[in-house]
Amino acid sequence: MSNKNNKICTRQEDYSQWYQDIIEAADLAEYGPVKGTMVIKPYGYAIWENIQKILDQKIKKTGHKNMYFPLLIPKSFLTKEASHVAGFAKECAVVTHYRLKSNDKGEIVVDEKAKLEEELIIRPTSETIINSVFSKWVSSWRDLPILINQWANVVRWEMRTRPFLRTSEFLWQEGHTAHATNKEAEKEARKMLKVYKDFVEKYLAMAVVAGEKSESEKFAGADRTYTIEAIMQDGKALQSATSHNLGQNFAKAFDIKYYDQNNAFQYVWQTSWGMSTRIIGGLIMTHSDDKGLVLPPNIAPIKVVVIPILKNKEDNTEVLNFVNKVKANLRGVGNFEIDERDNVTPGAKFNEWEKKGVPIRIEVGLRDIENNSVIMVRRDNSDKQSVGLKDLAKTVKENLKDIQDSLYKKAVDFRLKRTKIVDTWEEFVTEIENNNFVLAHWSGDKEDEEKIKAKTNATIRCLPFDQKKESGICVFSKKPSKQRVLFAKAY
RNA sequence: CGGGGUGUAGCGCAGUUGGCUAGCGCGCGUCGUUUGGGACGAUGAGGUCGGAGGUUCGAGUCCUCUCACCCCGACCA
Repeated sequence: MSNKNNKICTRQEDYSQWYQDIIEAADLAEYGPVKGTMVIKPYGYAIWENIQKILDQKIKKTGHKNMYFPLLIPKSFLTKEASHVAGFAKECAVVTHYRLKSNDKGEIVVDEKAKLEEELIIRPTSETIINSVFSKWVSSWRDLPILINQWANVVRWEMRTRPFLRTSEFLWQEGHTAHATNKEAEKEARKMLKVYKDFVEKYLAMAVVAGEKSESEKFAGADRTYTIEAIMQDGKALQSATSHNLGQNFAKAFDIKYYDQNNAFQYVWQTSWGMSTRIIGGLIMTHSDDKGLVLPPNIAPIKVVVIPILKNKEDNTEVLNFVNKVKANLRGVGNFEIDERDNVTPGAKFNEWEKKGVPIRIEVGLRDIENNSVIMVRRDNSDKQSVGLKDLAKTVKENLKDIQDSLYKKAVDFRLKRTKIVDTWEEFVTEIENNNFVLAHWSGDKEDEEKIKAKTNATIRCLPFDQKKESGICVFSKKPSKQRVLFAKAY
């Protein structure tokens, strides 16, 4: 995360650099000592805490309970479900020893005598360890459904990482459920995707397409994977959250069985679903501009920043007294901060808080005291207006709401503008090259999907739920197709 | 693992055909003047030039080896 002269690179110049500059300028995170890891700094973590708080409420409201499972997974657990281990084998951190010792040179080395009989895997996800526990809990239909969630970290040893979007270790919530019927599991998987979609739209003001993953893009070990795909400002797709109908794959691997009402042995039907710190990367790339981060008010750790314009000592007292009145009139707008530092000029403060994406700035100076008003400036459109103290809380609240709404509208408009419906291969190639979302017919053939990816770098993001069924011919192979699917380059 | 690049102060960088006591900007400390869009002046602190070896009277600069990091691919719910 290098940053030249404390300036933010523009999106036009270098999108990737811009993204990294935003993270540094807003002081969200920095790289950790181990390559691919990330230190999430207080302001970045405050955003995550807000995401946690709101999403956690929604998860609990849908009947799930939080609990915690261990970090370490016996290797044998991971290998019980064949497609699951195949999907994760290449990116697992493995614990092989449990002790260090000093050698004759005085160096600290691994004690080879302390080799573990069975290697332990640092969880890349928790299906296996959770289901091994579920198998002990389930014996009757009365034990179902089991609806649990955990907030945890996971490790996936990716070759190439990017802050928030793909890090070797990341934070997330993962929900895991077990049900008596497939129908119930299917309903659960779709319900939780809807929870994610609502959350992302209402709080993060992101525009997403919900749908089902193709066979080759689905989760390792799932029967069906549902996803919400967001479009970033460079036109690439970001998988923002997923929900899986696991069928009975893990139930059979971990022997999770129950007696039903007819006294027959049945395997349970399961789901899992997750949203991670990756969503913060999506949040950044959806709204931010060339001045820095832009945060939707519903998720911003600081909704309003008050900047007193200080001149000299006598006047300062007067201004700061007035600030106290302003403070009283801000009650109810949400978390706000007063930047009283006297060693930084107002201009520098304006810039600093813009980089951090605070939705509303309030300037308070000598000349406002006479009018009993303040200057209010919006981060999203730079609109500036004078607001009387009496109306302050009301006006601020209205504007926060308006910022939230217009950020969402802007995101939706952008998604619509960058979504192209195409019918020929030539158009397809052009629109993908221009980094658009493309709705095109696809035969359903895995080989065609692979060839399209090889030729254009585009993947099937999803088979959108709201895409009406219509027959057509595959944009690549010209084989018959039942519906258009969403193609895009992806993060 | 392939292709490219960079290592000099906390950050961003300059450093000529090898030459004198290693520089600049930002930031930081102190003092003063400032403050409605990134303030200014004075002054001060801060470096084994990524590491090891070699060539040389002399190496940040040349040679060899090595390490680290970054970018683009490959990989990737």
